[in-house]
Amino acid sequence: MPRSGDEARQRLQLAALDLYLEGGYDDTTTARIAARAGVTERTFFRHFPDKREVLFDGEGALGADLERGIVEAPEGLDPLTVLLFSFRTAVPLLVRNRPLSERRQAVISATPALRERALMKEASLSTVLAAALQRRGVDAGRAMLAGQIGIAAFSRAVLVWFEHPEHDLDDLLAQTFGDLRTLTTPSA
Amino acid sequence: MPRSGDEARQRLQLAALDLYLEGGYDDTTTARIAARAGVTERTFFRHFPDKREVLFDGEGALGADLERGIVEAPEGLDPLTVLLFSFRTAVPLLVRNRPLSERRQAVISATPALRERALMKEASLSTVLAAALQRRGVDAGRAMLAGQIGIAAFSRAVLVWFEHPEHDLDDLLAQTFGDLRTLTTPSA
DNA sequence: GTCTATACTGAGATAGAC
DNA sequence: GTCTATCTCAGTATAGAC
Repeated sequence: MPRSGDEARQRLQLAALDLYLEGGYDDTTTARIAARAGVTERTFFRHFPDKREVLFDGEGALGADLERGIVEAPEGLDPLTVLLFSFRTAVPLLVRNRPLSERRQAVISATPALRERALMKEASLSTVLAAALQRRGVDAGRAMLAGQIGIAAFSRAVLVWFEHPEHDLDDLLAQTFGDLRTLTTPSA
Repeated sequence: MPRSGDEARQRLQLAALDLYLEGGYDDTTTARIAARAGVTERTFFRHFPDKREVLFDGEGALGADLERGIVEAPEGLDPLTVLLFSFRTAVPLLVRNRPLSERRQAVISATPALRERALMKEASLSTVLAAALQRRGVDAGRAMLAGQIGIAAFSRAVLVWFEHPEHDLDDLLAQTFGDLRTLTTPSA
């Protein structure tokens, strides 16, 4: 077994996802995950702080992509349009990760504890977006609101995308962000 | 020590809140909470499924209030205005519970595990709101988005309210819901 | 009310990479 | 030699089963 750390880490992630899908999250012990990955239980906890976090790891990359998208968005756009622009730049990454993400989503949907963690990740993402918006001159309070709203529209688009593979993620994003506008205009 | 169940339950809640505030959530054992409430550890887990849930209990009442507010809102309003109307009807309840809620919020803010649970509660609330909006004719997708957006604006108003006791919650709600509208208009 | 499984932590030892 | 990943061992607390 290689000592390089990163390989063990990846084996742990794949083993965990497989086992969670096969036997359910609750009935999968950390000992079994470690065993399948060829390491001890203690090693599992050196790489991941808890049994949930092993599934939430690629999120940092998404955050960085989105942040860059916000910086590079054209001037003069309203905050939500900036966010839409940013989400669009991340579409290729999402398409590339789709197979894995879909399996992950299946486990998360079936497991309350994982749904909680997913919400936490969304919250973290929204603060990243808010900070980037602030740097564009949006005041703190509105930036935070915009971040949360943007994430809500984004998550909804991705959810529909997973359920309806025939749809285009770009179109779905346009649609949910359009919904945001109609919701905030009287007599929708 | 009374055996009437409800009293023990309340003592457990107060004991937990006190201990979480004094020594931090992580370092407070369920055994200590039970001891301070004058019951056994087993009784703690009979009343609450886990160490976190003991802090989240009055939320059902809020949900019911908000749902009623949505039903009773005037016809012809756009979804977000319906939600604003509903949140306003809950203000008296919130004012009444403020002292306790503020202490709770302090613990939650300081404890990641509790913030996760709080997000889950918000998510549940937003689905309650969405369901009520659907009954008013809003389609499912938009209703869910509206619920999430509304909760975001509501939570933000309450947060500012806790930080600035001199402000009026009604005014703060009007302001955050106003922000929702300006966010979707250019150059905010 | 008792007992137990399991998630998680800490300290110290070992082994491979550099 | 240092450094870091891993292992071994011993333990605690939560939560669930009986």
